Amino acid sequence: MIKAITGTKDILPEDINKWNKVEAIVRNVMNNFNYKEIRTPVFEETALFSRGIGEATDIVSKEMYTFVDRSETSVTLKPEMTASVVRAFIEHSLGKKYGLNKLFYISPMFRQERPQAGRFRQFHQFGAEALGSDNPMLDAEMIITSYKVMTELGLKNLAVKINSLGIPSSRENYKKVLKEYLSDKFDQLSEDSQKRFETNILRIFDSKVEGDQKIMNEAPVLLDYLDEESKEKFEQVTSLLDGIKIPYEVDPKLVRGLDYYTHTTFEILSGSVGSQSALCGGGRYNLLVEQLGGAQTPGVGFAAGIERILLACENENSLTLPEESIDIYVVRLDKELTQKANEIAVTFRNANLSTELDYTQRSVKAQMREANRLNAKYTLIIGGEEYERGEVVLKEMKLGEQKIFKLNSLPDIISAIKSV
RNA sequence: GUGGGUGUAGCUCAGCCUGGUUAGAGCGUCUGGUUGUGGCCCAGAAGGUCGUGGGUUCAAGUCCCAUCACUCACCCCA
Repeated sequence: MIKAITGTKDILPEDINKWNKVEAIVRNVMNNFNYKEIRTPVFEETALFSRGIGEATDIVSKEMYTFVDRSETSVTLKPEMTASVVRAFIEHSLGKKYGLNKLFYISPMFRQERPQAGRFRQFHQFGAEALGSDNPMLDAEMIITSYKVMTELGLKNLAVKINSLGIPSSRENYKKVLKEYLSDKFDQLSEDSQKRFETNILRIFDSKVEGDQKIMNEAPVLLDYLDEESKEKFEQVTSLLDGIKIPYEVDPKLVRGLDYYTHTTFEILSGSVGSQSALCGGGRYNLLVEQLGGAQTPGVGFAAGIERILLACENENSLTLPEESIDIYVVRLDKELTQKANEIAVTFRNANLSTELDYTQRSVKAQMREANRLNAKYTLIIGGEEYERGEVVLKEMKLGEQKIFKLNSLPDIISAIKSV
């Protein structure tokens, strides 16, 4: 039996309403904040991601779905969306058309990692990017909008963490300080963290090993080494959040894996999912556009994982979905009436009523059972003596009441159903 | 890439430890409970190469090995 590729999932009809609800809320929130939807191809030239995300990151060095196509071009299924959005921004000169571009997306992403709770090889993100302004209002807006989506989905067990990575020069200075602090404690670090000491020292803060955490709790903190302007910007972001009463926690240990971040970084974590608890992550990237060959353009954005959000919703039982139902089920008493039943059903459907009927010549009892199973509000029963008199029976399922209508008065039936 | 757990009907699982005649339950599905009517109830039916391959044994769903898949955690991230 051929099965779905490891780490990919079918979204079945029984699940689709949850997805549609999340997407509807995302579109609504982003629309209220005047973000415009953008869609980019699922695959790009590999160089876009290796340059944009950073050659040394895990995503680029070991997680990308990369293949050479028939024209010998190395292409990659997008592992995240920011690089693609920035590429489109540059390619279509959006920066010249509008001073500020506020964009959002909902899209599948691909990373070849080992799947676990809340982590898949094809997963879905929604996110936003604001290109063309360095104003901290937009940094705050990233948190406000993503947090808003989650609270509208009824999520409670959330934590917003925020930090600033400043500008590259202060970060480099700080790395030296950190390196010095850790150099005499190197032997006490875990094996993984010893590797990180060389590859990306900041990420030792992420370590879940208790010994590492002890050491890092005492470590000097990047926030103390920021330049004045970065500090000021950071304060503006937090005071904007204070103004809107979004609860957050400054976490000097929050470092993020992608190379392109400058200044603000943030995450929204859920306590209701497994160990992959980051529902959303983002930050400012003032150097990325230039790095990808565009004009110097500040940017800020976020990405949120829809599967993780849905997992949190399920664990918190926060999603209320409307009960599924159809308007009317057309029952026929004998199979000679198949054509008539079909005509009536089409008439209802053309009148914008959701209508179903039997396709397997089943008994009346079976048809009624089916109508009940589909949660039909009404059944229309055709056949027998009434039909010979030119009449049909309309049954309201919840009450069990039946009324007789003339067969040629379907419009009356339609308006009767619609008026309820 | 590393480690743990689990693979028996469409779904959730029992049976495995202490091998032994036709492999079970609940839910779901289908049919029926009198001529043309759902939900509740009752009856019946369909549906399983016991993940796959090998081994031990007179005998394997049950024991052993391998393999694959799923799953959780590390790593990393959404």
